[in-house]
Formats: sequence, structure tokens, C-alpha cells
Amino acid sequence: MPVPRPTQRLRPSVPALPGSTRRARYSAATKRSLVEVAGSLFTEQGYAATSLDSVVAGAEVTKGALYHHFSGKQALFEAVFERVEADACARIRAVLDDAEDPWDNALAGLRAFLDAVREPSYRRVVVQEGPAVLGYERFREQEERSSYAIVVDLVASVLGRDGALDEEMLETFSRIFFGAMSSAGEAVSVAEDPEAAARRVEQAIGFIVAGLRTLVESGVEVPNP
Amino acid sequence: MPVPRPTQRLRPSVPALPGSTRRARYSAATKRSLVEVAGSLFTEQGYAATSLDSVVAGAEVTKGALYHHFSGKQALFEAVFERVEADACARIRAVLDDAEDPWDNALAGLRAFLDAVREPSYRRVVVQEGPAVLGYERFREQEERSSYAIVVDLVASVLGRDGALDEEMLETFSRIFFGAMSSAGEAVSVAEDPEAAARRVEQAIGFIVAGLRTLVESGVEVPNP
DNA sequence: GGCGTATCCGTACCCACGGTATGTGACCTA
DNA sequence: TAGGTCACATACCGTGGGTACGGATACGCC
Repeated sequence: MPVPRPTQRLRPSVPALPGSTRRARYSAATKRSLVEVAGSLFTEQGYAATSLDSVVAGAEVTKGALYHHFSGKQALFEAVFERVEADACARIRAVLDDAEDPWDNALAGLRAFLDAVREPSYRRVVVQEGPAVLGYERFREQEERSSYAIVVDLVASVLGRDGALDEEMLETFSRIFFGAMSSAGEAVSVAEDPEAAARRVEQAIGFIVAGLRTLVESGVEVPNP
Repeated sequence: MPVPRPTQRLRPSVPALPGSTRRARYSAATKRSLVEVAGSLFTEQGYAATSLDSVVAGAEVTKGALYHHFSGKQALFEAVFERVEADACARIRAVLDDAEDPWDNALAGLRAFLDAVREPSYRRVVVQEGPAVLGYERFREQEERSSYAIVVDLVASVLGRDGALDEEMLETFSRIFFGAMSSAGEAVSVAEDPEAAARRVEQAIGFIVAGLRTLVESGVEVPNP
């Protein structure tokens, strides 16, 4: 038997015109609201501890709306993941290509990456829970086209001048540096004095990079097979 | 109304005498069985996709037994985690201290670590799901006294000769290398040719370490503040 | 050997939460 | 303005983690 239903809610926040029709604007607003609320809840409580009921309550919609826009909880997480990744990448790319020396440029990128990793959303959603929730395969293919791509570019700019590195060695070095920086970023953000910890990480990686630089500039070849 | 209950099951596999009494042996056997079954299920399907019903079914007990030995699903995971970590650490420590040169020793440890990370249980339970399930804090304090401790020892043996590194820089370098090796190990185990990928990782880290070695042996100081 | 007791574990149940089926009204199009 | 479609709301189900309770059996003691 049908139940008396309240009048359908109309979303007031309609910033611009992503789709021309009113329906499309309302729909985009609810979807954005869902992703935003889910983003903060996932960041604060983690994936498992966040119920979809709390998400839809925060976004002031119902599960019908959620399942209309997303195929399930994991898909919602993935949307949050992409958003957080994209934000971090944008902030990192903003500081690149300012230095003329590629080594200095890479170190600037490192600094920006350390800042990004320290942001709670990135730590929780991308670094900590990303691999477990999405599965490692899906997690990787998401990263390949965002933050990891930046690292590949930077490594290529300092180690891969005029084809000194083949594709696979470039990937290997990039993986190593990417993992090093993620782990270091985590350590920084849980340190009692994050500023000092960040400086230490910069010093340490700077030292490692300096060692690489002396090898490269003294003509030592990167091994291949 | 009470239900006719089958006779209580007696576990036949009683290998040695961890506790002298029969009850203690039976109890230890069911606990071990639970951890073993949970370990393989967590490894194969992941934490969230593994139901406690499937665990107790595999161990041929009931949830009463499980909740007698563990406070919940997370505690069961933690027991599996500790077991997997301990196994990996034992295998790594077995190959250490064979070389006289500390640098060679560290590279041998790296090779053993790469092997350990490629093992499915370690990948899934420790690297992928450990931080998300245990929470990063608890994850770290578990690692601090196992695999991470090995890395600290190795880094200290090559970079920290006669107190060249203070405690915090030692931690920083260790975090960096630990993260690098975990990430590299993951990449190796998902590569289409893991053997070749492992060789490339060894080459790359060997190159990085060589750069460090030239810096250290030419008297360059590791920066501190 | 008899007996109280603590340990170990089985059974039945609760309920939170992800997911689904179905319907309804507001919006676009003609 | 009439029909169709889209964007949701509502009610419901199944699964699974967790709990309350009780019974059975090995152990310590006499």
C-alpha cells in the first residue's frame, strides 16, 4: 500500500550550468554532494566504518539516489579516490617546471608531494585504504594515470636524459621512488613534529639523489639486464 | 527447549606438548587451526570478503570457539598478521650476516626481502590490507618490531658507522628504504615476468646504494637538521 | 573414585548494513 | 498540455559480525 510521500526535495545549490536543463543541474548537485560527504566520512572514519546510511543522511538524500548514481559502495569510494588524486596532482603539477635544472625541479616536486601526502584525505583514501578497497590492480591503474605519472616524468627528466634508461628500468626506478615518497609522507604525517620530519625527508632524499647525480655525471651507466 | 547436541569434537592433531595438559593441547590446536584457515582465506579473498562463517567452517569449529580465542574478526586478522610477519622476518634474517662487507650484506637482505614481499600472504595481509584493517598506528607498531627493525639494522650498518647518523635521520632513511622495497616488491609480484622484474629492482637499488657509497666513502657528510 | 569448578566451545539469536525491487512525482519534449 | 523519462524515495531482504547462554569435558582436590 502506498505511503503518503512528502514533496520531492529540490536542491538549491546550483552553481553553474554543467548541463543546460534543470534536471541535469539538480542531478549533478546531488552527485557532487554525495561524493563530498562520502569523502569527508571516508577520511574521518575509514571505508568500513562509514555506512551508506550516514552518507545519504549527510547528503540529505536516500539510498535510492546513491544507487542511481553509483553501482555500490566501492564505486562511490572510487569516485572519492579519483577526486582526491586529481586534487593532489593538480597541486603538485602547479609547482613543477619552475626550476631550470631538472634535478632542482624534481626536488621541488618531492616537496610538493610530501605536502600532498600529509593531507588527511590523501593519506586515508589513497595511501592507506586505496589498495585494500579497490584491490591492488585497480588501485594501480588509477594511480598510473595520475600521481605516479608525475614521478615517471620526473625520474625520466633526471635519469633518462637522451635515452639512458629503457622503458622497464624507468618504471623500476619510478616505482622505487614512488614507494619511498609515499612511505616517507606517511611517516611525516604521523610524526610528532611534521615540519622537522619533512625537512629530514628532504635531506635524506636529497642525499640519495646527490649520490645518483655524482654517478650519472661521472659517466657511470645505469645497468640494464 | 534444549536441542540434542552431538558429542563434543576432539581434535586429533596434537603434534607436541606446548602445554602439558590435554585441554591445553586441544585448545592450542583449534586456535592454530583457526589462524591457519583464516590466513589462507584472508590471502585468497581479502579481509572484507572473508566471512567468519567460512573460517569456522574451514577449521571445523563454530563461532563460539572463535570468539573464545579471539575478541573479534580484527583480532583474528592481527594473529594472522603477526604469523606472516614472523615467518617473513625469519626467512630474511636467515640470509643475513653471511657476508663480511656490510654493503653486500644489505644487498643480500634486500634480495631476501624482495622474495618475502612476493609471497602472496605477505603481500595481501601485510602490505595491502594491513594498514587499512589494523589502522596505520597499530600497523606501524607491529612492523616496528619485525621487518622494519631489520631494515633499521641494515641501514645503520652501512650509513650509521661510528655514529654518522643520529637516531632521527636513521629512522628517516629506514622509512624511505622500507617504503621503496615494499613498493618494489609489489611491482615485482604483479609483473608479467617476476624474475626479470626482481633483477631490475636489484639493479636499480644497487645503483642507488652505489651512489650513496661513493658519497660516504668520499667523505660527504649526511646532513642533519 | 567422587565432586566442584574452570575452561572450552556449540547454539540460537540480534541487528547493523549493503544491496534490490518497485513505485512516484517532477521535469523535459512535442 | 499530454506522454514519457529521469531522478529519485520507500520498503524490504540477505548476509554477516557480534553476543548471551548453556552444556560438556578435562582438571584439581579430597
